Amino acid sequence: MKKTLGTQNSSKIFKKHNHNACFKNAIKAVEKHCLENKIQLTPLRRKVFEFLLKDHRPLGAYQILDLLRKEGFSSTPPIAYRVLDFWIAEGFVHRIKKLNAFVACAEPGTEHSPAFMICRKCKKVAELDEKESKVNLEKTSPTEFIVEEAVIELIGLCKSCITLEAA
Amino acid sequence: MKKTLGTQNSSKIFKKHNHNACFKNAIKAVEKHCLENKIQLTPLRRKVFEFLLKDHRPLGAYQILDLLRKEGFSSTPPIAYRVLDFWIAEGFVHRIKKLNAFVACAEPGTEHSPAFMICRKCKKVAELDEKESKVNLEKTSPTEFIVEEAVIELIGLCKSCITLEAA
DNA sequence: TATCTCCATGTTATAACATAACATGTTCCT
DNA sequence: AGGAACATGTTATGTTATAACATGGAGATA
Repeated sequence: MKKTLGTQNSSKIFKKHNHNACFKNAIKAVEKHCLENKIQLTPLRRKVFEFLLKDHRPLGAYQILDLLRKEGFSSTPPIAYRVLDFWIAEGFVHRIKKLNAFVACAEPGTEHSPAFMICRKCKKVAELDEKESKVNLEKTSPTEFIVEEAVIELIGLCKSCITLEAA
Repeated sequence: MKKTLGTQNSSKIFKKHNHNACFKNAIKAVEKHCLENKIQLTPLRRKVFEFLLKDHRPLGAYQILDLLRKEGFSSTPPIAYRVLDFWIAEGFVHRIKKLNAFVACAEPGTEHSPAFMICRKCKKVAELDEKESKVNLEKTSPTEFIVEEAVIELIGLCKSCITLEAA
């Protein structure tokens, strides 16, 4: 089962897709997760997740705070950071160090540290699964260095933006 | 020419090595580089590079500022960030996003965006060359995403610390 | 050697990102 | 109803980074 870079989520995210369905699916997934794990899906948590889900673009904590303010929530920094930490712990959000920002997870529910492709033009971010990235590196020589966590963030141009640029 | 993870610099950095020689070599390399490119190797620039070279551990900008203060230099933030930007542009220093910190480069002189192995125990940082990391990823499917820059930072345990922990 | 230009460094102020510590309110269990 | 656990709110501050402008100093050249 050979995979090309970005076969699964990435190709979905970078291309036009039925985002309405994509969005609803993700919401359904969190609802299910919260129900099954007896975790409260509060209005605040739901809102923050929806913001991040909106268009596959990362948001900074302070951008999220602005959005929360508009919705009538409190908007002091800990509000955002706490909810983000919550979602990260649940595996539904990832932090993009390169951007000091956060994205909704494409394959949520399990804790993992995936790799990301960040399009510098359209700003969308897609996830690569671990098999294609981290493990690749780790396996090379397991005795030299034990990898416990990996930050892998590729900045460049997504397929759609390559096409546009070529045109 | 197959390489294992960390064969070159990493094994040097994570193991006991003649650091005195290592240090002097690096200094010699920058001196040569500056001379050849008619770039000023000023006391400030030299000092900052020496700090970073000292023990293969990353330093934050504000740590560097503290050290500069002790040496009688001005210590307002732009001083550090400017010199760091300078060294990064010259290819002699890299930024470690995960740590918000900076390290001296192991293979200086050419612009590149290498991968790093960060030992969470001894805090040393070693570089992997691009062949082992970025390119690995990029090659997988060149048409899906064009990689222009890569942030690859592996956090874990280096060989020395693995050994110590096993003992 | 005067002065011009380039570049390094210094200074002030502020922006952007993140967390600690404690207060209040809500849910849910028994 | 009482209490434990958890979610949110609040205040304050810590940490990292940059913008914009001022000064100083080295080397080129007329």
